[in-house]
Amino acid sequence: MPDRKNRRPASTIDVVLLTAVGSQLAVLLCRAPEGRDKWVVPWDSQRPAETMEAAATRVAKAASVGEPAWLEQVGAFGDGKRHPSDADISVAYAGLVPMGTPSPVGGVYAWFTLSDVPQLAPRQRLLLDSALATIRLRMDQSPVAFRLLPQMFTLTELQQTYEMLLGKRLHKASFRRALQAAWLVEPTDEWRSEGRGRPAQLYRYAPRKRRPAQRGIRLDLLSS
Amino acid sequence: MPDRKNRRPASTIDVVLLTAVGSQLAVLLCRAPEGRDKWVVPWDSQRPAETMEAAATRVAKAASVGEPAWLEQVGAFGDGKRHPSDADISVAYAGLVPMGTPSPVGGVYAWFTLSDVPQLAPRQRLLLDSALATIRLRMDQSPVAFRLLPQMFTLTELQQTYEMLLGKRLHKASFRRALQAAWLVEPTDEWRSEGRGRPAQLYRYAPRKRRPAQRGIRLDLLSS
DNA sequence: TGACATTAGTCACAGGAAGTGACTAATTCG
DNA sequence: CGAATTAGTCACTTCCTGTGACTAATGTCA
Repeated sequence: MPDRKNRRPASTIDVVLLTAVGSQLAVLLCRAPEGRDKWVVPWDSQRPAETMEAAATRVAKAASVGEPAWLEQVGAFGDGKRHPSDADISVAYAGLVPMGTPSPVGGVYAWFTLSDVPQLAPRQRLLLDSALATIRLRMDQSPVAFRLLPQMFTLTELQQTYEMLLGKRLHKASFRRALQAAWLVEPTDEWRSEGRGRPAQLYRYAPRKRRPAQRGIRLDLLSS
Repeated sequence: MPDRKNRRPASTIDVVLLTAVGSQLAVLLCRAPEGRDKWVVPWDSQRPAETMEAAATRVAKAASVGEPAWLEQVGAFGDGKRHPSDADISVAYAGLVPMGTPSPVGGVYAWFTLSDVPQLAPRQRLLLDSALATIRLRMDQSPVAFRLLPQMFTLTELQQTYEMLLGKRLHKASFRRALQAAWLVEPTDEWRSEGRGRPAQLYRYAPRKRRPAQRGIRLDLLSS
């Protein structure tokens, strides 16, 4: 929870925590002290002798969701846009929390699906969008999707997670073929019956040593 | 040039300017006021009512290389590592300058190829490495390579630029095939004779509207 | 109990993209 | 004029991806 000090801080650490709620991404917001229906991205100012990442972890823990499964700096934001703290600069972190993590108690924090995010201070809105863009970028370079799932999961769940992050449907056979080529998961002995239909085998994230050969010249430089 | 104020700033803007020297990447450093052989990444503190990006552009211009052809924020750095300014936080920017830009005058600034970079303050060394990593990441998503070349260039020069950034050799036919599929360049009417051998046609960067369809599930999640 | 719906998992083929070597083209040098 | 050198293209092979159809294992319901 933001420690609202009286003095205006030089900089803040803002943490955008994301999880999956149903088939949508959701972000954790904190109720602002003033105003019932005002919400803010959790933030605090850095303490002496504390690294920025440590501060971000502390802010995430204060939201009582435990340590995030993944945390990465998004960047520094300022440029005249308003922030709850009035600080000149806000350093944003993006964090991932496994789906199913219980919603924090007390009504101070709450998960908002992306389409339901209320109005935020301009700088925090920018923060949030950049954090999402960063996550989507990291998708192809870092096992981000696994951080949204529990330790064991079905391949269908994994595919749905990828579809949520990519924002498009994937073909089952293609997805599994790519997964096999990437040596990212290994099967366990357990199976899960989801009501109707054939039970699914559970897998765990277990990346193997990779062939360093990244082939293909991809000049798929997109828009921009 | 860093304005060395007496008061210790809360944060600084550090600019890592890169160009191509021969077939290697080079970074622009500034001679430190104290000590003949000490060098620093150009930095300054942000001025009131100035955006961070504007400050970064100003620092780049002060190095008398004109406005960089590309500029992007890398992130915020701090975490106890020393910085020439003693500031808590340094926000790093990476910038690209076309090759052949004249080396700044006065002996205050100089280009260093990556293997010749002298010892820097720990935080600035980290800054620099992160800036390089960012550039290499952006390669596939942004037409970074073109920012290192003059407006008109031969396809061999473009290929050599890509090879420098990727750190590996590319096959001529594959490279050109990918380039054609990407609709990134268009030929001009001019040719350049480089001494011996057949003259090469000059091209210019002219991205066309792209099919938005990015195919392929690439789970080439690397190391990390 | 047996047909059907539902979900998991696999296969095989077609089409397209990337790796590669060899080829032609145009110039300089001797 | 011929050799050397660099630019540019072609064609063949191999591999990767899109896709639909198939089998497998469960629950549901008549």
